[in-house]
Amino acid sequence: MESVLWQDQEKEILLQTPAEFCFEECLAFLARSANECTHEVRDGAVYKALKVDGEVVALKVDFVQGNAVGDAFSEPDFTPEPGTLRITFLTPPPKQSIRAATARYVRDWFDLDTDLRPFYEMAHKDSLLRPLVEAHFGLRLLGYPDLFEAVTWAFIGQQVNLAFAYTLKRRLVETFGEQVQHEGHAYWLFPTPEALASASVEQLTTLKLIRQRAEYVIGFAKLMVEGHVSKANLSSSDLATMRKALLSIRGVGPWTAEYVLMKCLNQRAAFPVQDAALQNALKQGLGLDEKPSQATIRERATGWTGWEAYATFYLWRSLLKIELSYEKISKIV
DNA sequence: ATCCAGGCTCCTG
DNA sequence: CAGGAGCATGGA
Repeated sequence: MESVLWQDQEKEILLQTPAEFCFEECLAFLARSANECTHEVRDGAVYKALKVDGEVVALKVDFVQGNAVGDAFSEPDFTPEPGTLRITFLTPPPKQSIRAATARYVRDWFDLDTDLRPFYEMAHKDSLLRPLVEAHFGLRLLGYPDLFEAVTWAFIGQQVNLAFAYTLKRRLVETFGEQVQHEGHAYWLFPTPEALASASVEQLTTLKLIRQRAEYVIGFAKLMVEGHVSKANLSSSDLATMRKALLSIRGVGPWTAEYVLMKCLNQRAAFPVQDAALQNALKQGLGLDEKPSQATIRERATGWTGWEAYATFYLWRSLLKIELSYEKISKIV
């Protein structure tokens, strides 16, 4: 039986969420940096501007308890605890194709299409992951559906602390991005490849990107503008193929490739074992004196097969000092 | 002040 | 092919 998974009402789009979904957990992750400039968490919602198929839209995304999708007079035909993610257009409602693309973006952003039950079953038997999935049940792998943003953000984050990376991103966005105004709030769009393809290395080093990484950003922007690289032609059924294609891009090494695979290309088996934060989370979680080697990490992760990206994401979450202000319902399959 | 941060390329031996 | 220098800034 086909259930109604989304509903388009011009100004609003309603997306059915799976049972393994907690909007507050997702919001807490999205609110992890006060210096974030490409979305804003406020009053129990997240606000964001984005460009889909060349059209700029500004959105509010919040959560509605219960099943708001489908015919109000019929019984909900799916999960025991249905919920609905509500997209509200702040800008004038765009045409249907843009609305559909927006819905697609939000589904990817919140990773609504992954069934987390196998992950939770696995994690529940793992001494390291169990407390994390219990504490953050319903947290989804928040991604960057836009390839240019995902790759550029990874470049910016290479070998600098996250706080500084956010500062660099803000400078880049405020220099090369577009801004949308709505009711006294300003929403920034991440720069397009076109905007950065024509930038100079000097413009970016002025923002304190080091020369080498400025070249990576501009080079990748040009690859996209010239049509040599796109999310579509990078996507393939084979993880190894995608990995190889990413690694052929200048500036993309093992860490960046895995990062983009997990945050943009929906690869649940991507595993950035080179990642300093993952290593620190494991050091802390396992009570080690030193950061574990990559070999040690892979050994510890043998049970995570197919879910390495989610395990990594929950381990990253364990490092964030974010408290949720509500009573959490922790329920594991 | 010192260490290190959600690394990568390029050059040695 | 493994190992290491260089990049270069800022948070803690």
